[in-house]
Amino acid sequence: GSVSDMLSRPKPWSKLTQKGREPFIRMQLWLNGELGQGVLPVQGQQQGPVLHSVTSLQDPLPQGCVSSESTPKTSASCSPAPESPMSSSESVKSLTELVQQPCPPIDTSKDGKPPEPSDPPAPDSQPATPLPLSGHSALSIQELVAMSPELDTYGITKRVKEVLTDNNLGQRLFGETILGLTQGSVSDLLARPKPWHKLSLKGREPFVRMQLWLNDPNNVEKLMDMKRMEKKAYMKRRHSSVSDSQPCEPPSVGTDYSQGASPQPQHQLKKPRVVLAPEEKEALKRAYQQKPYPSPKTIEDLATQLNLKTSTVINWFHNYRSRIRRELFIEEIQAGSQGQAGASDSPSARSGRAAPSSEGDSCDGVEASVEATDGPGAADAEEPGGPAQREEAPRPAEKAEPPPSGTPGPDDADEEGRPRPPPEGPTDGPGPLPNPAAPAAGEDAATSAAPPGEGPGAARDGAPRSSALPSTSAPAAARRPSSLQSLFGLPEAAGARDSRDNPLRKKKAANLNSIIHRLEKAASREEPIEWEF
DNA sequence: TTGCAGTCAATATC
DNA sequence: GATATTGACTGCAA
Repeated sequence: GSVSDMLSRPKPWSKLTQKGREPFIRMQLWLNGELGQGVLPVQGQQQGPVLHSVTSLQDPLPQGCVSSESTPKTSASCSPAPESPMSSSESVKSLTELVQQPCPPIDTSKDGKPPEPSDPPAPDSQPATPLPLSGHSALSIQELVAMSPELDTYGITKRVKEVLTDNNLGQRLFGETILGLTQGSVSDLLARPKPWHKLSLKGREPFVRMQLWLNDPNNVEKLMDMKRMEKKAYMKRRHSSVSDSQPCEPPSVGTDYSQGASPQPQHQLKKPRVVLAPEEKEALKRAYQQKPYPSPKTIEDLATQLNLKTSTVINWFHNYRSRIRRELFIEEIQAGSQGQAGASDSPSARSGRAAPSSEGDSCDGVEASVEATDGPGAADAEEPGGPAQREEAPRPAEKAEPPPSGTPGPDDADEEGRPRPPPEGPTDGPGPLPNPAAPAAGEDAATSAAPPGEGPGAARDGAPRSSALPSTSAPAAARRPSSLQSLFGLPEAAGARDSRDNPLRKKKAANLNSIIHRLEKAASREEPIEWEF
């Protein structure tokens, strides 16, 4: 529809917004033959010309700013560099070059001395940096992303983490300078990267940036420069503010009040962050166990029972679902890499495990359900024997185990044989449908009842067990394993192959359980059977 | 309308 | 001070 509209009633350039211009640029590129025929997966010819032309439009990566060619060569330390070359192929090189090219010209490339002519930059720190904000850089990077071969997100983040830690570079700096993201996002990204095939175009962007950055031989130096500049700026500011007496606003973060005027008022508007109490979280988790996709009514009930805003409950479910999903991804990846080489797990393995554990565990429902209860103490007491340990023990044990498929749960058998829905796919689609209508069974009753006192544990046990492992990544992984490696020379393959692993499966199962449950319910109930996944 | 992806930014933790 | 967690928000797609 949009295309039709655009083709028949194009707006004049001057009337277009940045975003609105994008399609026209794309069209132009396409007309020039620079976008290749498909746009996407580009096999053979893609890179070279395309990229160039694209980049020529504007600089792809923010980072460019820190012109550093002149910088000596501390490279020695520059650990990252070494690898890149080996892996890189022509195309990669071109990418890398692209990344760097823009830099010099852009700013102060002049005498090797990064601008930083003053701290003023501080206030608008961003400017120099790259934030993709500007439509420009965004566009070009998008092109790069579109052209990019499949990347090993896990491997990339792993290397980035190594480089950052090895060189004592912070996530914040890296994020703001290289990725145009905040620290929290970077942390999240590095700890729980999603597999390439699961990423949207936008989601791939930071990985492309990271890859390009890794391929940049001067990456570390550049960042170091930035770091120094920042420090200087900070010192200056601090200095001046001090000397100027106190008046200066509290070191309000890097905001850039160009003029004095605004700062104050904002504070007022800020609404306090909601922090859910452990009990509330537990209740929500339990509710999730029983119904990952609660009906509006259920949500309302939960909200009232927990004395939360419905929007909070809704958000919580959204966040929880997507975060659990992500955990599963990394689980898979880890499982996969583990299968082949023990080492790989190092960084993300840790982080992945650690953080998620809390939520992740809950995802089986196991831990969550138990622990929470009302009296933490009581609950805990019980745990030891049961669930609690299940969580811990199972892993190792199961790991050794062969295919969990054998898991006791009769469910498994069933699921295996069936179409088996993708983790969420089915969920989203059909999942919700049946519920609203028929959920009667246990749903609402259960859910609503659940939170507070609840605990029939109905879901928790039954659910988790099964092990249907939705295709999610499996297929994808299999799909096209290497295109990227060849290009970017990333050692590890993306995706997970040996996802046979249990803990993983369990989680998925947990997640899927309710879905399956509903499906079965619906099926037995003669719901038209058009649920295919 | 609903769900999701991707982020931000406030907090918690380390 | 750096990193991790997480509630909320935005934009998009079905």
